[in-house]
Amino acid sequence: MEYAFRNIERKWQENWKASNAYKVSNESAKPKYYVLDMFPYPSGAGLHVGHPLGYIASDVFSRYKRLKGFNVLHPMGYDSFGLPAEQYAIEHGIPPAVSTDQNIATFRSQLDKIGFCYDWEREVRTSDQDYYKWTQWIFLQLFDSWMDRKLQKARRITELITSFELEGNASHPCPGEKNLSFTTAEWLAFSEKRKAEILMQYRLAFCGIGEVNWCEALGTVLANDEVINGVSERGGHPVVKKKLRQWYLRITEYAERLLAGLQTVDFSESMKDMQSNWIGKSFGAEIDFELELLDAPAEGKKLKVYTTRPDTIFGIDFMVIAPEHELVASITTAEQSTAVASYIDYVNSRSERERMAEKKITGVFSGTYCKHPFEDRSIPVWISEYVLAGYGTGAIMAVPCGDERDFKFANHFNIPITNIIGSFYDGTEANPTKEARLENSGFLNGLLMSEAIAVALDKLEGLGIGKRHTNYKMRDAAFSRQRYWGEPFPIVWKDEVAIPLSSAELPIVLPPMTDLRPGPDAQGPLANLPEWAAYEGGTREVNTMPGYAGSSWYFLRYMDPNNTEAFCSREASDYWGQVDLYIGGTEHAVGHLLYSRMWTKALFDLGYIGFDEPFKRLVNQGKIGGDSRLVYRIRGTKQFVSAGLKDQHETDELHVDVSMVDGLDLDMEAFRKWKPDFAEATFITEFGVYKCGSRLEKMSKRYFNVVNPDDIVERYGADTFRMYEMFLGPVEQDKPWDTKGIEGVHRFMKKLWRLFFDVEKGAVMTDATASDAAWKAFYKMLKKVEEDTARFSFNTAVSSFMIGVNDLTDLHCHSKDLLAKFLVVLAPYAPHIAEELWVVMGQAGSVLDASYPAVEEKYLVETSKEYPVAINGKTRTTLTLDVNASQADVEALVLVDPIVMKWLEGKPPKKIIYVKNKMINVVLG
RNA sequence: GCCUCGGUGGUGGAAUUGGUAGACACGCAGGACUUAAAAUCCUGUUCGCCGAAAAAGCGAGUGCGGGUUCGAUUCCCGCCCGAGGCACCA
Repeated sequence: MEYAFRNIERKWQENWKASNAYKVSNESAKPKYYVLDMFPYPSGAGLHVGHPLGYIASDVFSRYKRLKGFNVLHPMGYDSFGLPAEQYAIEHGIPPAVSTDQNIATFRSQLDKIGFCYDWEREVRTSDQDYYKWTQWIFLQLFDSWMDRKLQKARRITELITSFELEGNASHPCPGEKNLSFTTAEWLAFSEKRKAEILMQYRLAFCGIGEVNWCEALGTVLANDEVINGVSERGGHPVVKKKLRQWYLRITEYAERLLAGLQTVDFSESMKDMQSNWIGKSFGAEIDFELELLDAPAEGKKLKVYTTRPDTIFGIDFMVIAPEHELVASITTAEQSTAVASYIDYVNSRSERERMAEKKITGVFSGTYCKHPFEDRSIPVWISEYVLAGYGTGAIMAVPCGDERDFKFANHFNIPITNIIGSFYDGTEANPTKEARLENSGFLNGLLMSEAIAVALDKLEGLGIGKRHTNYKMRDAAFSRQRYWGEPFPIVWKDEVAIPLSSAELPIVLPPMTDLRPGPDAQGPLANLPEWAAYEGGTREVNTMPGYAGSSWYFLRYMDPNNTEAFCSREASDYWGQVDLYIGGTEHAVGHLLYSRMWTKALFDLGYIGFDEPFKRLVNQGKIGGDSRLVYRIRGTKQFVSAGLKDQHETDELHVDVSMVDGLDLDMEAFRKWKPDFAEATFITEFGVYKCGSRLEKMSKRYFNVVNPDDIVERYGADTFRMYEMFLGPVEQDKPWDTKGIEGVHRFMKKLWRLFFDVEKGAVMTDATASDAAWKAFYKMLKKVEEDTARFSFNTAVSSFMIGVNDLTDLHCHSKDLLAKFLVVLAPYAPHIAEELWVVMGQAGSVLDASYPAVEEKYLVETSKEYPVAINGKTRTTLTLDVNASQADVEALVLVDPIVMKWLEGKPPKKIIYVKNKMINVVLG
């Protein structure tokens, strides 16, 4: 009887579906375990063999946990809103809803063939009304909240209003407009519209004015990467910066908690690192400098800078403010006005991309000076694009001897440089050290810079001209898109005030549209539906939410997917709690992961869930690369030369479809039929074989190196495919796909099958109990497989299975008692064959619900062990010793060993090192 | 430039706490079975030296150069290379 994997796998997939084998209940006496995959965007390309890597790992782990007695939640769904579907619609006229459904159907059929244990009754799609209703609802909660910085907790807007009515905003400085300050009386006197404006500056989801790339010719907003050299990537039309009303999430208010929370989760170092770099916390001071302006009001006389190095304050040679700084106009003197105006024009003409690409040293003197707080000297104030408006105060104090950028700027504009670090500064480059002793630095003279920071801060604070300040690089997250295929906002504008719709009106359904051209005035396509946008004397918000809105909370919906009363009941989220294991790629390091962490914290603050970090443990699966095949066409001909001979000709390299190549050997007939261009191709072969070149690169359609899991499953079966993906190498590592290697795993499956069935003899299983040797081999394997599975070392677990089967084959073990246990251990990796053999063997129930065998240590006890014997650390021989051998026993035996004696040459050894269970080392004199 | 991770046979990789480097596979070579093929099985396979061959032996060896240690793929110092992330963040 052969291993008929196709029949077996089809049979069990249907069977499990019919019996609801993977249905998960929220009520269970078992401990819970939540295993989550990052859900896919259902692209038109379908899955290639790289995608399921993480899914297989999480599936193996889920099944393992289930066998270990856990109630395991392991769901799957689709992140189905997004740009590609919209672009596809524009190009092909197929509505996003239609193409998305088709794509999902393809994904589902591919996933089903691999035999995952998802509970499909919990599937979510972010573009479903029943789902995005709750995305909109959560948006309303964020809109209705503000961050109480003292409590570090989001609170309701009504509580903020109460506080304003009692004491103005004295206790709660405005996160938006920093200088905003008002009393109770002033608050009460504000118009309703002004009140709304002020509250908007506090909301966690808020609307504000932001700069976007606007292309008039295309009538649309472009992302930064769609703009090249100031013109649109498509069509080369001019692009200008335009200030537009945009929605944002005030994620900066969570910066500190997002940073602190990283200490409590099990993410990789690099992942934590990427997130904390993105948050970019720094400590320093904001310092006020008095501007030497003749006729300015007292308020306008201050220039506020941010610095992390207040110790260098005596080294200031000039000040720099960003071109967008609000003081630019008021500090520009008459003499400099022309120069400044042309500089500002120049800056505005440069796109973000150009600014990043070519870092030219540019700037202009404003004509104004400010006073040094401790010395009698005037400091020129310059304007330059190297200072960013959005970070700190948009103004810096420049210390050229200690800062490279300041140094280059000073050199470029011939500004004299003050040296405050003596020999640490050599005049040719800046030295950012903190280890120098300060010179030319007034009250800081003689202090080590690292110590002077605190001294300077104390002095500045004492004088009331500076304040300790913490800064973050992270910006508030843009939350609106001028697009169609996303969640509509539950917001109506009336008299320029954003009015939230009530929860009862949700969902705000995305109206069907076929023409997805952008609306007027940089609005999304929805603006073209005035009858939809009109709402009781107001106008609906016509922009939509970005792709990350729906993915920020999907893990909660899986817990309670059909709830019509809430996004997820508190009972459900209390039961399932945090995601115990989250598997996905690193590409979402600073996007999705930060957003979902923020949403979780907000929902926690508002009392909707009981935990404030969504993912307890994160594992990042590596990418599987494609192994491309190349052919070489002799330039200007239709003749192709084999890789080994290509150096004899001038050739052009072409990618060929990997499916036409066996190893490196090209199927020349298939190649001729592949494309009309190649129909008349001729070949210069090596002994009749055309050898292709190969290269590892990204798996992509354009390299023709995409391998579809469907083809692999059809040829070798899902179990082989699953085990092979796991066998390839550590899950977290990037690695190339090599279809040839799968043969080894498939051989293993067949060898395993032969423990149960012989091709001629049929069933070979016996009721006789297994030998001690077989049990020993089995328990050794079990121990290793279990340890390896638990630590996500799936590749070594697979090799342990191979060793186990090799051993049992050598021992001719066909005992049912042992093999039944074996199948349970195998089931997480290869569920179909395990279930088939389990049932054929006459075991009760399903192997999916069996209980994981425990290691019986008695079979693993050794009485003797073969020790390596090293001479001076180099292994020369082995010696079999009783496990309880003492140092004296060992020495006695070692000294009479012929090989050791040869090395000793009659002299006594200096030392004999014996480490029990490890090794013996003889140190020569 | 900064941060993180990595570098082991022809290939993917193993060695979990400093203790027999190369498990398990792929590939390759040779062999068995077969009319033949497929399938299956067996043997060998880090490199070099010595040898007709086998056995045995010797030397080198985990990117490079040092160090600690009886002993280093593993720990420390200094480099080189690769991947990813960030990047005028004051």
